[in-house]
Amino acid sequence: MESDNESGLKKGPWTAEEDRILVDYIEKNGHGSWRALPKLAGLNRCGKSCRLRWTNYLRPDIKRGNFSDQEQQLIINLHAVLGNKWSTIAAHLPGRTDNEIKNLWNTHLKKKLLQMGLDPVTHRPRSQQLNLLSNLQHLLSSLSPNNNPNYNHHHLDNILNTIQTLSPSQLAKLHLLHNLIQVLATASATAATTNLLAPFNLDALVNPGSMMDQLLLQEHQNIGNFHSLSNLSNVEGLLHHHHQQQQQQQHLPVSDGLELLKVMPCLADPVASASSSLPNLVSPTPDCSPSPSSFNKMKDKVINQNDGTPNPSTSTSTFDTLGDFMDEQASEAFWKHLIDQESNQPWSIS
DNA sequence: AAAATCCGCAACCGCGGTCCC
DNA sequence: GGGGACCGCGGTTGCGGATTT
Repeated sequence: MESDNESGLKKGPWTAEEDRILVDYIEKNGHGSWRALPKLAGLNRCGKSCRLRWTNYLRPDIKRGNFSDQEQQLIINLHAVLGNKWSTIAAHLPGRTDNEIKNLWNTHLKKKLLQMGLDPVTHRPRSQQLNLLSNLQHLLSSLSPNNNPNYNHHHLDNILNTIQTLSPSQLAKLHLLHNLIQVLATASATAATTNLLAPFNLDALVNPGSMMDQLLLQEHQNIGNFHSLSNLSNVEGLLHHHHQQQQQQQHLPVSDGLELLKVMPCLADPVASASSSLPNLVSPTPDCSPSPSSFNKMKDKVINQNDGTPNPSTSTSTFDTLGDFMDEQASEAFWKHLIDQESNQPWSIS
């Protein structure tokens, strides 16, 4: 593409000679004003084209060659936090340009995440974004034995109490709970939720006086509603305390929580969760993409109520595909009404 | 072997922010 | 404060090589 545009300046691919002229000039004089540079250097290009050529290709500190696995992982991690802030991401990878990273993302990494079942925008399992209502109905009906008089869907800690009445096979349904917890706490959009869940020990869940028992008791006493689950540091503190107690009483090494991961890898790995042998929570309806509005408000309230600090990642992507049906109705009564309507079996409220 | 299609990447474009007069 | 010049960013385009039909 050698044709000139109306201003007479050349566009399109750079020749080796043009590259040489540009490099020679900048090495001797610096680039100074990009706008003035082409005239001073004797190039028939616009300043913008020169700047782009230099920063993306000719700069001496440009790193050539394929991206390493470590670099790719770093880009994915940074993108999860920063989004399409390519220049900011590039600042963390010496020798790589924003353009190069952007191209890598659009050609490789985006597909990679999709193949892993993750949404390339939110970095979360795609199924979570499809239909929260269906998720909740499925979850709660799975966890709610009809003959359990203590069932109270208003409070997630009551749901957790219910878990202790479940048979081992029903405990498999915990992975549904994990999905709910993710929905509620995912505003952090970080590994925090995963880190919170990782130390849970499945064996302990079914034993009276277990870690979960104490956890639930303390949580119930301290706060008494499901919002407490968003206080990750609080729960982590309780878990840590419990581990210390266990160590003292049983002279056992502190568990790193890996036991549960062996049984239920979905708790620590959203990808594994998405591909779990358990049935999918929702049917894929990817084109249903209503606005986040009031659910985001509720989510922000849930996440921020303990320290009042807005989480920067709460305001955008994670819930952008959730439903308008939450509008102005994100209350406990609303949930009860909604679930009652959706379920053949009315909820038994104690 | 040739045509069609896919894919990667360099380069361009438009816009918003900052600086300076 | 306003307006123009300049810069840098993110999105998009289109060329050319690779792959598929």
